[in-house]
Amino acid sequence: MPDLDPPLIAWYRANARDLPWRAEGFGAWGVLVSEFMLQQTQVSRVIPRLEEWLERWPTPADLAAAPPADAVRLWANLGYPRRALWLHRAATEIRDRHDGVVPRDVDALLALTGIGDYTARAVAVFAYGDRHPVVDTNTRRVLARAVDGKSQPGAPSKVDLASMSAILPTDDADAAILNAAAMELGAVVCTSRSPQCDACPISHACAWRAAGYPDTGDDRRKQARYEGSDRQARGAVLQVLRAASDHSAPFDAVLAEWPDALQRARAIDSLVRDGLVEVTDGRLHLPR
DNA sequence: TACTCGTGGGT
DNA sequence: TACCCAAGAGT
Repeated sequence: MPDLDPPLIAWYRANARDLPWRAEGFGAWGVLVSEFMLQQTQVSRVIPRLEEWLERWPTPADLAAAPPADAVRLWANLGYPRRALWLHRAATEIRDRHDGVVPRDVDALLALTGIGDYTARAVAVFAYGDRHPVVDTNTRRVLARAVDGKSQPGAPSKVDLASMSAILPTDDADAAILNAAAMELGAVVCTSRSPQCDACPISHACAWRAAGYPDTGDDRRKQARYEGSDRQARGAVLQVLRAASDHSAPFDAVLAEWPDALQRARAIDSLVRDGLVEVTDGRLHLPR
């Protein structure tokens, strides 16, 4: 559907947000850290944490040299703290396997801890300017609507990469911009709940609009309730340890008055399994 | 494939 | 006010 590209690219050039990782010369390490943080966390929450991280750990080797506990603590309230641990591991792998340089090859990126189909291609495209399809949830929604005429995308799959490849310009730089433009459109105009079709540069070519905005339903499964969940318990444990001056607290003192003792135990066990918490001498602490 | 994994902004 | 959902990845 090549008639989507020119208006989308023009719109992006005129309307793209001025985000830190889009600055000229931001660097592959900065892009990589930003992509880790942006995995399921909103842009507005990432920006302040990202600046803090890059100031403290300007290179992969700097992060690799720090104890994982520092990474988990500086991750603060970004959520999914396993990402902090995985980013630390990825930094170690970059130091050990790639001489401290963020790899450019997609397969090499995919081999790093915490990097999947999206992040690997985002780094190769946005940091190094190579030509690959970059598909996140925003792009999937834009394609579902504009191309497939559906209100929401189905479950993620490898087909998404092929769909984006099919409309990718030949030129590397144009391809990179289209990747970014599709994401940007989904993030600020073609949003999940209240799309601003009046402001959309490709509304004239949108299959969903042409079909009269049918509600095709949503294949995605709903998020589990957070209140009262194990995730909430895990988060509470880590909040305590992050706030402790030495990253540790007596085992029995952590969540002592949590309403569900079984759930408390389950949360601590799973955190230990994940490597986010360690138990030493009757104390819980972040991984050293 | 389906499930799990935090935290908070937007409506 | 509840609920949706967010630049996903690993198992």
